[in-house]
Amino acid sequence: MTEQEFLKNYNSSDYEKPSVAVDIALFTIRDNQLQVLLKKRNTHPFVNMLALPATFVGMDETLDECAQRALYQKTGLQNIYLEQLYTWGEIDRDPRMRIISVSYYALVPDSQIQLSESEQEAKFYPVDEIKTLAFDHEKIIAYGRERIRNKINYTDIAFSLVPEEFTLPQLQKIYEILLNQKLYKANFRKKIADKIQPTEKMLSGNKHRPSRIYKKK
Amino acid sequence: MTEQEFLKNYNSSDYEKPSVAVDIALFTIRDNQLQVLLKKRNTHPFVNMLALPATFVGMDETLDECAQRALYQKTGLQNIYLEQLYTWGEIDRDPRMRIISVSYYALVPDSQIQLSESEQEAKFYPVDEIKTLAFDHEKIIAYGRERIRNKINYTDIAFSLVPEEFTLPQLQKIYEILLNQKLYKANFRKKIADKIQPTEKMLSGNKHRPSRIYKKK
DNA sequence: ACAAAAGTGTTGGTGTTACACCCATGT
DNA sequence: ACATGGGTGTAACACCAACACTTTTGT
Repeated sequence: MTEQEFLKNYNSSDYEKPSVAVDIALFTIRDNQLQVLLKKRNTHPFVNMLALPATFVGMDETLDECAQRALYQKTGLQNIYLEQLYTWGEIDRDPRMRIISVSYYALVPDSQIQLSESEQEAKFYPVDEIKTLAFDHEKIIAYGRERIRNKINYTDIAFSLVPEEFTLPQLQKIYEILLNQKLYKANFRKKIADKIQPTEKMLSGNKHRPSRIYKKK
Repeated sequence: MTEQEFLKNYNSSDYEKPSVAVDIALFTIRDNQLQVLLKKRNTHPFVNMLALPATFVGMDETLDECAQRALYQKTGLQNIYLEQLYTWGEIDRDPRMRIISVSYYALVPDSQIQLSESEQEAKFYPVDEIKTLAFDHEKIIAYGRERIRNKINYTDIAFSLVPEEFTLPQLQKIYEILLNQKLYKANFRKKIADKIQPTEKMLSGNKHRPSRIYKKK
């Protein structure tokens, strides 16, 4: 049998298949808290509970494309850097049927996000105030948080939570929230010194010394 | 509509679904080389080419269970620590149909492996001598190698490539192969000093000073 | 003048890199 | 005796935690 013949006779529907979905954990920092995008479900299962934005994987899109589409449809955001987190395959994740979920996460600066205020839309919720979520979405968020906490130390991901121009106290606050600990000012500055570029601008208006505005190098 | 009614009417076969498979990259060190388990394919597509052990995900098993099963069926190995690597979702990964692959990797000491020598069986091949593999399996191996290279520095995974009792020169060799660089003997020993336990045994027989045998702490 | 936060310098400790040297074995 | 690789000590350097101090603003 040639490969052509083989492929012609192959019928993939001979086997029962799980469904495949993508779940998105979109994080931001707002009001000095780590927040994550959630949407109230309007269908069963878990009606009226909060859940991560999600969608089934289409036959004509890669996983990355699917993640981008899900995010765009839920928020209008485009060209966000999404990174794959983990793939969840517990059998009873979803009471409807077997669904395997490929999770992604992303970080976006608060300032960049313009969500409509309607009840139907997805909204940000502080991760520390989240109670019960639909499916295993709490686990996904915890896993994403963990990943961020690790990556912040050897990558530049913290910068993706900050606008193009920022002050060092602002940036330090981001680190402190993600790491969940206070940092020494002087040490923090030494550590990120080679990643930033000073501008001529200063941010004043507070009743103390103005802080210099920086850009990412 | 109640949740019960909803679930009863829900028919998951209304949508076309991708297939889901698990690919296993099982690494060992043999003949002072990093080697990976491969099996010659005896069906289309990619007949007669080498590929990672793989299997489709059954409806009644989790991804982790599926990975354990695939490894057991191919090698007889059981209770190996398998870690999820990445999930691959390119559309044309497989010419038959859309297959999403969840990849896993594991490390096993050479001494622990007893594979039958038949042509049908999976065998180890040095990763540096691998040419073309079926599907995107070269990418998976490269990704696994990268993960190992990172994890070796902040975890104990290197110990899973070594038998229960080992000498420090043996262990150092493992590190050097995984990291692909020569290490200073004295520095290496300081780094792992808190992870090992000396025994009373020595390994002699070579024409130089015998080396002490250690166990993992 | 003072409060408040921005911004910088210094110190001690810890870990890493590189090298030099000693030790025990088989031939 | 000597070659070979096992095993240890140390100095130089880089890195990091902790703290003290100076600077610039608004009131």
